[in-house]
Amino acid sequence: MAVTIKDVAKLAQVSISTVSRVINDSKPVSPEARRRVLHAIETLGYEPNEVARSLVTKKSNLIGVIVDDIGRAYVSQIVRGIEEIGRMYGYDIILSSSYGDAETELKFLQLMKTKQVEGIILVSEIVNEKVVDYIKKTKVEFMYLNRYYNVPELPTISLDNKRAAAKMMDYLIDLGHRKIVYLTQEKLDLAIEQEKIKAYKEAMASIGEDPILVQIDNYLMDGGYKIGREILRLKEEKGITAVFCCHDELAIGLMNYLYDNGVHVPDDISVAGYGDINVASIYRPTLTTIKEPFYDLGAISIRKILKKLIGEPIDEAHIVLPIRLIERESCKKISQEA
Amino acid sequence: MAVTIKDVAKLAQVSISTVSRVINDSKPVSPEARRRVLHAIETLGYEPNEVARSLVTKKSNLIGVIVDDIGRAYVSQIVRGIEEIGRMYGYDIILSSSYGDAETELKFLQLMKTKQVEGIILVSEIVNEKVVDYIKKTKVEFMYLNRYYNVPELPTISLDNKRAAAKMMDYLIDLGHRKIVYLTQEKLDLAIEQEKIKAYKEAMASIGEDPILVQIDNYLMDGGYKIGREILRLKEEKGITAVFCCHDELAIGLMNYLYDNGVHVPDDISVAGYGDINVASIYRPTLTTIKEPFYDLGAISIRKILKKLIGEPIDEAHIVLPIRLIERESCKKISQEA
DNA sequence: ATGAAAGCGCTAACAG
DNA sequence: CTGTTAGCGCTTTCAT
Repeated sequence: MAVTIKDVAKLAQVSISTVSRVINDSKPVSPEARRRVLHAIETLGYEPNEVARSLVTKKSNLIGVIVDDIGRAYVSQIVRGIEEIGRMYGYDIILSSSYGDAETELKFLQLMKTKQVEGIILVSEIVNEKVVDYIKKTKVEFMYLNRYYNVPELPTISLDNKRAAAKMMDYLIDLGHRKIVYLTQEKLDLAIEQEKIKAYKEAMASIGEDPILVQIDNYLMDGGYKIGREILRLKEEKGITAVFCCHDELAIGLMNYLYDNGVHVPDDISVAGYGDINVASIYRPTLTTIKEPFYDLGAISIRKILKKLIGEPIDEAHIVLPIRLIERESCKKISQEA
Repeated sequence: MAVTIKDVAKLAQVSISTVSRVINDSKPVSPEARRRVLHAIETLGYEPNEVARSLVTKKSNLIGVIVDDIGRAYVSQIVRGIEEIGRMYGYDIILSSSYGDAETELKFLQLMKTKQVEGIILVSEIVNEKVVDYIKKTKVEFMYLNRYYNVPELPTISLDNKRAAAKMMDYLIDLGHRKIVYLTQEKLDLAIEQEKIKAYKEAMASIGEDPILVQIDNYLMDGGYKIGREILRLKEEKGITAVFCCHDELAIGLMNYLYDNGVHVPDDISVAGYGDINVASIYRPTLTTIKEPFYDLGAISIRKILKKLIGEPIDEAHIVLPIRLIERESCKKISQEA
């Protein structure tokens, strides 16, 4: 059996209340008693039992974090932000991966409540009605992070994807491009992709060009590679000079195809991505892209929760984080209009 | 205040023991009583308080995981393995990142003990005497994972890096290469790098060649790029045909340099990596490399801990996981001896 | 400044 | 099968 507060009290010849007081520094204790207690703690190697403490104080100092898959890079960045800020406030995080299963998400939500977490952050890629319902009727501090959908019913923080897409378009247009393709994905119901498409169309309209939207069914590298042929055709037919891809993976896949077919990026055509995945800065040419601040997303989420927990004034209702354009090599100024 | 077991008992008109019994299914309960309890739980939305439960049962069902940095890809893979297996046994994990600080590691270790975790897995990149001491004198189930160092004093699982390096050398030699460079890093004290060097030297000796070891100070991409000149020189002078890099990042950096200087991989020279980072399968040419099974490392670690916890017979003392060679495009058969 | 005692929510004997 | 009771280890009144 581990050493308890009683053992310390006995050795120090004081009551357990006194021991508690020196541990928590909650009430004045005479120097002499304090000394004895400290000494007893030292010799016994006493470590307070947080479980018992939680039971009485009703503070677990635990934040539950349910993610889609911790193995995904952007998720681990979010978690990193959560963890680092949580730590500053003395909070630990308890982590679960749902692997995109709605039932699992709900199960974990409940499980975490039973563990008395003081707040829950859910990082999901699906919209889960049951979760929405559960959160509404339970009263834990909650934050919902979803990089694909906006769920206005839940407290969340979003990224300003529309403005990011607009920024990229401005950049491309500044570079002299006019015939710009936007490579998007099939699942058009993704709210956020919709916003990006809108920004793209508006930008094209602003320079009096018709949008050239190319849809693909697969938004991984493979999809980017396979659409290469079509892009080359468009280059011949319509004289396109730049391709803005809705995902970095797509851009890399496309550049692979271009490379394999002797087309040079950015000399023959410019390619822009979205996401700033790891490879983006490693691939040759390095990829001009949009960087989403996932670390900050996590950090701000937990900070909001923590502030509520400690009763600090809450900031504005809904935060929208700005997104950065990362200028690299894959996009280039156009010298002459084709 | 949340609804407790008492509320349920009252509504169901039974004692709290009976409620406890149906919750835990620990003792027979009459159908009628059970029905009433279940109904009461339902209407009240009762969720047991795990903290209170832990206090009496002395089972927290928590495993502490202290990692170097959850943002690193290999770390998140390990955590994924831990989490997924832990889940199967009903264990949650509580996660902390130490960012390589020895004091922090120790602090977290203690913190987790106070939270009554039943086991701790430490994923570190440093060797920390204090941790070793602490673990020795405390009696939590423990597992130490370090991809750079072997610390035989602590329970751990290692990867068979020596055999992996040997395997790669065999592969290269099978391809007809003889003048093979091993690109290693400066910090030679890294036990695991030592093993790889040994395997390399043995392989070279076995074909009667002198080892050609190139050391660099920076094992990131940048380092690989900068050493490119030297590699090209060796190619001219000694006719080397393959470079085995101790890290994928190095290999990618080197291939960048080669690409920038018009040298084709694998036609002009073969490049092999180590680690199978994400980029390895995306970069062109795709990188032939060694894949370390980090997911498995996590999975097996926690499984060992869990088995001890539930008193199952423990397997062999020290597990050494095999490592796979991933054959891709960056290494090629040599047609003629130069 | 300090101790006694109550109680956090729950499980586990112990009677019955 | 069921209720009563005694804690688990700790914080927190309430006296003193």
